[in-house]
Amino acid sequence: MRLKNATYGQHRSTFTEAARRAQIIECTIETLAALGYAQTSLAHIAERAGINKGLISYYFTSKEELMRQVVTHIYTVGASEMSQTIEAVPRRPRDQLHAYIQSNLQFISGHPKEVRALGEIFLTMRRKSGELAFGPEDEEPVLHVLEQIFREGQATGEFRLFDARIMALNLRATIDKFSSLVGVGREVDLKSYIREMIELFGRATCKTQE
Amino acid sequence: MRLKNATYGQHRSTFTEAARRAQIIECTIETLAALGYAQTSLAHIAERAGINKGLISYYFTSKEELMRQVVTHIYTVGASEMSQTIEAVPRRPRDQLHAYIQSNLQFISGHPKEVRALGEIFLTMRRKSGELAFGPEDEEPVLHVLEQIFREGQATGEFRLFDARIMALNLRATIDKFSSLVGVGREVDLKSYIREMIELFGRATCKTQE
Amino acid sequence: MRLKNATYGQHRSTFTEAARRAQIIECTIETLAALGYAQTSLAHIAERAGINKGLISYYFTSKEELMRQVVTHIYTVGASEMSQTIEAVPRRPRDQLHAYIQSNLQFISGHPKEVRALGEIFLTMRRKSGELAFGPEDEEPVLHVLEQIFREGQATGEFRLFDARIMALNLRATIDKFSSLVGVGREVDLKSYIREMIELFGRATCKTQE
Amino acid sequence: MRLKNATYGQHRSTFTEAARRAQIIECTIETLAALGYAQTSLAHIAERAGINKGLISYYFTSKEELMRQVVTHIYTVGASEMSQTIEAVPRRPRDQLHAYIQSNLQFISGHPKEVRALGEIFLTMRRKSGELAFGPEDEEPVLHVLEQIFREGQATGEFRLFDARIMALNLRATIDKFSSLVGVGREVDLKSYIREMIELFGRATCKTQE
DNA sequence: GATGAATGAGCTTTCATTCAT
DNA sequence: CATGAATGAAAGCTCATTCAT
Repeated sequence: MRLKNATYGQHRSTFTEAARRAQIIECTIETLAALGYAQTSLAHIAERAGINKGLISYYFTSKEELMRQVVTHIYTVGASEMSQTIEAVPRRPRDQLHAYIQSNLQFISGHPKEVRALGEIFLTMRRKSGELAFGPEDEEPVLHVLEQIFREGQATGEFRLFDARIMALNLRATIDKFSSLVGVGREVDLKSYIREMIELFGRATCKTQE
Repeated sequence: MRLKNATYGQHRSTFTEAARRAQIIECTIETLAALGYAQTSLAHIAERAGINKGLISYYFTSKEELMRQVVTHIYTVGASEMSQTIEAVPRRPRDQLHAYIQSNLQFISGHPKEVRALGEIFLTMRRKSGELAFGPEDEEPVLHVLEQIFREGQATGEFRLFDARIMALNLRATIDKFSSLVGVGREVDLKSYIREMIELFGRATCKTQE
Repeated sequence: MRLKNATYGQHRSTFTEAARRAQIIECTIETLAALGYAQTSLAHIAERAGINKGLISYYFTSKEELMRQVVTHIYTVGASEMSQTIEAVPRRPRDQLHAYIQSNLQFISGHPKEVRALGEIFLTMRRKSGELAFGPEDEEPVLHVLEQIFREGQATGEFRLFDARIMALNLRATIDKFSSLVGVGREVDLKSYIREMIELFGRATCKTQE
Repeated sequence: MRLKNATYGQHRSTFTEAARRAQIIECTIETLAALGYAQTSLAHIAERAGINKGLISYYFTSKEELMRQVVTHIYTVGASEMSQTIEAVPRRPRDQLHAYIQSNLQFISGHPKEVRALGEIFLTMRRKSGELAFGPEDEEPVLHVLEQIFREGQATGEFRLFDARIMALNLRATIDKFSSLVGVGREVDLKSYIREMIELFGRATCKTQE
């Protein structure tokens, strides 16, 4: 009982530590995707990792902390992958919007396990007090990015005037739906999905309609 | 040991039985909304209802059956309320679409607890075998209704040509997102939400935009 | 809560009562034979009888008392049937022994359900204190009858000298084994079984050998 | 979560594990003997062992598996003890028969608790499906050994011609009866029991009688 | 007589967590 | 670093029994 609080840096064997943490997180993701949150016991994770149950408690203070680190991990990977696509296009609102949709659907489509794990955590995990561990407030940063794009488009006159927040919510909604389809293993045609969604939100935001 | 199979109707004392069943279902909904599916144990439900744990097993063969009856109950109420709104408008696709959006958001807005309970069950409940108790196939009937509306509009020429299934998925997605906002107690302005959504899907389906 | 102690006689409706008791006992036997003692809950018995669970408690103070009455019932029927066979032969020890074996195996063979029910009760039923409800002391009367036959045969010189008690125990053992075979539904040839057993115990008790 | 599957042998700390398993099995036997199968809950076993209920589940996957290991344990001990007596005598059928009777009664007499525990399991334990966990088919190997001895004796001419299976059943019946007497704590004189049984089955199988 | 309703105690099993080694 | 051992709480479910009607 020494580790856990992760003021890492001065440790001797940071390497082993990082590897173990990564391995446990990876196995947690796989277990979540395969069995769902409720069945994702430390025992199952440990079995999948081929390590002892107690070792998980050694590296992560609690199950809750482990789950939070899983979220952080997936977010980090996702942000890194998606930002590449987005930064590759001009900073014009409509281009940004298209890139946003496209990069999100691509990432989801390419990481079904991670996406499903994330879904399980967000939708099921609760604090001991009973409230959701990840509530809507955790979505705010994501929403703000979208709102920002919409407001910019309205400012430049590219977009019509609509409630930017509701539009952001709706766009996130459709993306999350796509996640859940992919998560449950539904066959979806990525290309047509991207095309239809760009068309849908293109028309929804477009000024020129009558 | 005779109850449970619910060939109810001809019993003498159906009254007590029906009342208890209703009470238990009600308390289950409340517990689901308050604590989430995982924490919704028979003990918690019984405590909320002020009755003995065993009494729940007396009226419902299993926890799974209780949950399925909760779903049935909410669906019944929902269908009854929403069909009134929908049947009040002309059977033209665009009117139907508007009525669909409006009635759904209204129902959700008026029944936050029920909506949240439903969400908990759909997203979290698993069979003993491990698979989701309510999978995406259970959503199909709901989707078909929407697809039907869209296809009819395309046939009559009111709607442009788009992928009706993806459009249906996206509409359901935004409605479910609204559910989750309401479910977690977020303050949302029902009227503007309805307005924005009708506008959004109006434009998305509209033919005249060049 | 009036009945149960069975000081019957002065009751008005003794008839209904007797019929109900008989019906419950019959259904208990069937349930015991079909499901075994552990699964023979009052609920199952009531279901089979098409009556309410509470009614059983109305007629029998406890589950234990019901079981005791089942035993008494089967014993009564058995004694009545078997005594006819036994009393039909001369009172000579060897004839009595043969008649005893034959009548027992015949009765067992003809009442598999009762025999199995009896077995379930004797072998499984416990008092709340933990001790067997029917211990070996309950077998004593049965053993005494046999011992008596053996001792008489030894007195008349028909039988050799052996330990009459052990011989009685062994004869009962083989009869009970036959019960259990019949009880589990094993196909057994009654006639050859009778023949072999008469031969076996004939030789075992016979004086003339060597 | 690694234990339970008992591919034991190469573990480092097999010692504690083996000791605990043995202790739990021992306490299960005692509880079975004292309270009978139905009352032998994991709670009672744990209490007797002075350990936590959950620890039993840690070492044995289920109650059923624990019971099966109890059976295996007693069988192992029994086979080891009895085979010594049997292998010490010539392989002539009559000697084998005598040694069989003697070794069985001796073992039973020396292990009343084990014998009673075994009886409780065999006569009472059911699978979740409802059928007996150990049915008559599990007795077949034991019966075959005896039948074999009898048939050999008939082949060599030492034994008269009789139905070897029924004779085997009857011999097992008397041995099991002895078990149950010992099991319930009845005082029995082992030596005279052995003598009488050898005499009984000696005569029953003997050719020379008249 | 008979019923439905209700209770409380008991069951097996799962699990996060702790701790000595 | 890592393990096996152990705990205690909680879960869903069954059951004999009681009681008002």
